[in-house]
Amino acid sequence: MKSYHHGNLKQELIDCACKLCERDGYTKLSIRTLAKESGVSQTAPYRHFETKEALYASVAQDGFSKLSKAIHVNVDKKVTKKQIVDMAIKYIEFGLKNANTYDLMFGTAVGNFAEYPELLESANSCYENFRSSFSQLANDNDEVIAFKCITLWSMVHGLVGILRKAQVVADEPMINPEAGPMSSAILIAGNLEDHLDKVISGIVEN
Amino acid sequence: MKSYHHGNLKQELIDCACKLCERDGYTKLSIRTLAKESGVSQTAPYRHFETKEALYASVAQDGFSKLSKAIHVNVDKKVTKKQIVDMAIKYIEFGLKNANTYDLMFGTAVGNFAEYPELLESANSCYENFRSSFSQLANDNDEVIAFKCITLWSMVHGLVGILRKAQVVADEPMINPEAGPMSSAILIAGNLEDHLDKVISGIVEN
DNA sequence: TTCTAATGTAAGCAGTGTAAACATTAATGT
DNA sequence: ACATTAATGTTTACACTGCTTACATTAGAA
Repeated sequence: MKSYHHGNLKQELIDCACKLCERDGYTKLSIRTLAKESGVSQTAPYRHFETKEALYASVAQDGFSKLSKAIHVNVDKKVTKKQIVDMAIKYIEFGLKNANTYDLMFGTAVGNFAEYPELLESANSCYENFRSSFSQLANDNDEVIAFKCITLWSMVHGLVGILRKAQVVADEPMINPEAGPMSSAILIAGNLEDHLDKVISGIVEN
Repeated sequence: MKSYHHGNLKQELIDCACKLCERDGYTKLSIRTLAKESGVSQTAPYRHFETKEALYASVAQDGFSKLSKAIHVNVDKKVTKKQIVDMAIKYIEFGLKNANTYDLMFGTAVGNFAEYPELLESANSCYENFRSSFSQLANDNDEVIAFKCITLWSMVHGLVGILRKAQVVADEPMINPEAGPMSSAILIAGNLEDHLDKVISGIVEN
């Protein structure tokens, strides 16, 4: 005997949406199937999410929260360059393993983060990982730290994008020109740590 | 008096799709409106594009072709580092000015380039710009060249992504923490040439 | 000129986001 | 304890989508 009120619908919808988005990609997700999955009428979700974009925002928010955990570095003591490299690797791994969620976080499905304060908060606290790590690495002023953060972020973000294309494009982990331009990215994938160490050195040494 | 056969429907659909995709984003594009725009029945486009993805592929292909032109460098003579920096700037400008098309080129809307040989060809010839430029810059073997290509590509690709988020997130070209993490990217945007010169030096000097 | 393949149309299916009007119930104030 | 209100759920419906099937027209090859 189920009651008229679900009791915990919002969270259940989010959890389910996260799962389905990651499994099938967010384009395959419909509010109706989501409602069905939770055993509720097809318009019930609209009591909790004004639009589909708002639902996406919740999934993205969850993604940023998980990414934050994945790349977190203990900043009580001084931070080493190796730890930054590690952080970069963890970031890239997250982007590759949670590719569909990553799309939602950095794509255009959620147009303006400012419309979703909790999402903005979540993205901000993710950035804080970069900021605090770099600030424990060297004695830089805020502007230099911000510069380093963005440089590293854009670097790992770009690598995620290119490596994903490479995985799709190349059939095997070899350099196969016929498989498309990105296949060369495998070169980097095979030497990820070395590669990152090199470019991060460039960033760190100002 | 219009004839039963359009005569040049395929190209007209592609041109129109390119325009609409760039103006409104590819998610807003429907085959029906596209057909209407060309004064043709709503199922006519299916004679030229098996699926919507195939249409997207054509738009993406066109995008790669335009990007190729935008970043092209004369490789008859020796290529300088400044030319590579220039290429990177042109790339980033293209990504920012043609953001919606760029999504189609590097997003997941077109899953597997190998299914669209002309698209793959177009992406390949875009990569060739990087390859030939780097090969005229220094006397590297193919593997080193490929490595440099991918490193640069992932870097500019990442910057496009981050800068776009920054543009959305920040209201003004200042560092405004309340505007979200990406707003710091403005730091780079204001010093794009210097920034690229620095990181590209790191790549070039192996 | 005839035949065929290419290209167009008409009608319709199953699915979508979302709005509006209504039903049920939890929470709240007296 | 009870009445009122706000939150949450349902029903119905609209306009739109990608795509399939069956059929119509016509350009070009035999």
